[in-house]
Amino acid sequence: MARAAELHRERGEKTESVVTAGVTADQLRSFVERIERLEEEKKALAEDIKEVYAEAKSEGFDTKIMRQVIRIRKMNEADLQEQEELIDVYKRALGMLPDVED
Amino acid sequence: MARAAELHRERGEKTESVVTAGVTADQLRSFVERIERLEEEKKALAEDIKEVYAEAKSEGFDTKIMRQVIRIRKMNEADLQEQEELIDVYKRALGMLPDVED
Amino acid sequence: MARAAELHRERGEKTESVVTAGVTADQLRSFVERIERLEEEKKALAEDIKEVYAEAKSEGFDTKIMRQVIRIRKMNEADLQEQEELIDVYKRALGMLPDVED
Amino acid sequence: MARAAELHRERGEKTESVVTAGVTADQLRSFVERIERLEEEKKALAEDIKEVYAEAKSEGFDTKIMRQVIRIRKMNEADLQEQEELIDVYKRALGMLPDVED
DNA sequence: TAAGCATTGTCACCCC
DNA sequence: GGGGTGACAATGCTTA
Repeated sequence: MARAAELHRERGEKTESVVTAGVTADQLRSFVERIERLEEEKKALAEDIKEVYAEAKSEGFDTKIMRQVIRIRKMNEADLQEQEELIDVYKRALGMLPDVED
Repeated sequence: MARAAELHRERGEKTESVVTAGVTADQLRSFVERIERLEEEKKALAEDIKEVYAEAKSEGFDTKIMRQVIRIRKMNEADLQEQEELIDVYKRALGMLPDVED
Repeated sequence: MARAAELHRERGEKTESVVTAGVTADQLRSFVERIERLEEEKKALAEDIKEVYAEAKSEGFDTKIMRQVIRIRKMNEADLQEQEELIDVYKRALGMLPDVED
Repeated sequence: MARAAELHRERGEKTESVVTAGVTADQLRSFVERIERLEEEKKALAEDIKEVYAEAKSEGFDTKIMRQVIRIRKMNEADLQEQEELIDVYKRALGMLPDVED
């Protein structure tokens, strides 16, 4: 049984072990603190990104366009065209592509 | 004039300087690469966070509840209480709570 | 065999029937169009909802609170209470609430 | 003053008018009910869409691919290529497009 | 039942 | 400051 089940026990159930409950609370606290720490770092990075945009803007660049370019580069790299062929089959069936000769 | 203006010149305008344009492109490339690098790090952190939640889940913790608790911890205590009170006001107006005497 | 299988045939396979393929394409087109029509209606409703919120906001209501209250109204009363209790359990484990005697 | 402000009055403030408060509550209730009604309709449409997919699936179509096709059709129609030219300028600066002669 | 995916809602940023 | 837009998180559905 996962130890966290201890936290979820129905009221009125007998506590199995004070020690176990303590461990569980410590474990939960550890998870929460790890998450909160990671979120802080993530937030700091978001601020760094904002600063770079601000710097670019102060140099005269259009940040809106920059964002679009970055988004497009991301899409290209993700290369969503897996299953491309089957999609084409359906598109053809819908008249979205010219018919081909088999 | 900010050097980025070079990129925005109308077609047909005379290019002021090939050298200047090259510098501007380099500068833009630099900004974009810095941003993309920071975003990668940010994404990696997001994945780390997901992993911690997954680990907590495998230990039997309820991640939905964990998220709510973490959100609550983030909020200012005063704001939190004010929000709770306002919810009650609205509930009361909707007959979801018994009326109270002021 | 379901008729759609016609679309999935391997290249080089002999086409069973041009007539069948045409029917299948029509059928697919029909499905797609029905879905797109329904999605349009759904989108229109989403916009209506947004408008109601905007109107409420212009009358001075706090839409964030409204959203929370509506979410609460949607939830099963029992589930809601169970969730609240679980949040308290977690808060207590994290020292955000005083300990209680069982 | 927007009438909803009545609901938000600080504790201890004198109630301006019981009648006004009643009207405000009615108004809130009206907004909430309108929203809930619209959400029900929206939910019903979502179920209709699900049913169409289920029917298509039972005819042998691959619903995952269908979803992709529908998404692509939506994107095409949205025609995000506004500001396309300026984006090209930036892409060129980043070496994502071949250089052109002005 | 869990994991991935798709949608939906929330939040923050940006511009007006 | 407020409204609109876009990113992000979170929940619910689908499938394996």
